[in-house]
Amino acid sequence: MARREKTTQVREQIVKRTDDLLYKKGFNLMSFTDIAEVADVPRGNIYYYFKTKDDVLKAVIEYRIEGMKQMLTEWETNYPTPLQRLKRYAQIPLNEKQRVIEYGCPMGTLNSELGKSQTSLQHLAKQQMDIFNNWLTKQFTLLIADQGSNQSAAELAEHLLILTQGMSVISHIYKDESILLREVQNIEKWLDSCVATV
Amino acid sequence: MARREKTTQVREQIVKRTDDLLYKKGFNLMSFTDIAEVADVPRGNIYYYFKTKDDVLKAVIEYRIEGMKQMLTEWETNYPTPLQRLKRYAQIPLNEKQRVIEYGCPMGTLNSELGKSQTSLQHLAKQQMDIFNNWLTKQFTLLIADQGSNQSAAELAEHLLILTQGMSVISHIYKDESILLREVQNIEKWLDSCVATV
DNA sequence: GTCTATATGAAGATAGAC
DNA sequence: GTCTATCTTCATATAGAC
Repeated sequence: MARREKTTQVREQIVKRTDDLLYKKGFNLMSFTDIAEVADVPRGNIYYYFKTKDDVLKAVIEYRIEGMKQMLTEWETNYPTPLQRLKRYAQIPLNEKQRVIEYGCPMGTLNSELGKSQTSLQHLAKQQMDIFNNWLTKQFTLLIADQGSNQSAAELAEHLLILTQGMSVISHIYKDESILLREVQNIEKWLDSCVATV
Repeated sequence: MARREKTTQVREQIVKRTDDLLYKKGFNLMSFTDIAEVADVPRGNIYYYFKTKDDVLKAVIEYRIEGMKQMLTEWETNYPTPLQRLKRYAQIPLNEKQRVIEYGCPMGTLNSELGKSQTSLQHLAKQQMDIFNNWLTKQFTLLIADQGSNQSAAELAEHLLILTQGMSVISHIYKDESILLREVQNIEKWLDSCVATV
């Protein structure tokens, strides 16, 4: 195997496994020792691939963003209507319910953590949210296209983000799956009503 | 001044000022050096009042809970109807908008932070949320008393918690006050509609 | 009760042998 | 490219003089 390929492969393994670790421990409690352990790479070796812990975070977020973009593109081919796509988005917390209950939303909790006196890192974490926000705005634009709605697509997208973040926070705190189920059903009704007001 | 009074006074000063510090830095990034600095007490001296950092957290949360209980009791005398009280609750993020934009919700962000592999501490943080949750449930019970509503008061309370947590998260990430304003108005309409369905 | 000095451990990061 | 040994810094926590 060529040298560059090997490097890329090990680097990818570190990033993939650190993604999960970051989610479960948070950024500040995640140490290089932890990273080395889950990545199955000698501790000092991580520094061959990443200069600093911030660099690791950056790589993990970029990896996450790649996955999100790919997922959203797939959805656009698999679900023909914006209503279906928006409902699919709202399903995420329910599909990931065990993890949401145990650790919260990976995107929201990271933003909350870094939002406290680590603004340069929070800016990185925000990029994840931007991906969803932009995509949701696009879907809502299509949804309410010829409906003189009194709310803009951007506002509707923000509202949907608020609902998914809120239910992740509360269901996480109360360790209660039924909250997710109920709230997702509410969201589906609300999305239907957005179309119905023609 | 009697010895016991002096101790209580210094202890209270540490707790009050650490409350703010905890909010702004989060638990894991808040060091004893920071605490000593904001409390204006020599570093090693904190240990006379608190054995561990966890003990400081416990005291701060107890202090917060006391303040919350007092506030809610005041509301019950100042606002005669449950509708007014619920609207007053929804106003909190708007009243605290600068701080919410900069640091998020003090209660929600603490829960999110401690919810990751620090479950014994998260249990403490959850107690804050319980205070609001129980009080909101009580208000919703009064609100929908004789209305055969299809949603229970507990579910409505959880939904309101979700909305306030969600808007805190999103407005914090996007540093956008207008989100708070818009969402609080939405909540007020929703609360009105809860009564209107008689 | 107050404060200083310090023990102890773990973190991020580096140097350099292999 | 890989891995070990180690540097430095800063954290929590303690001992003990005053």
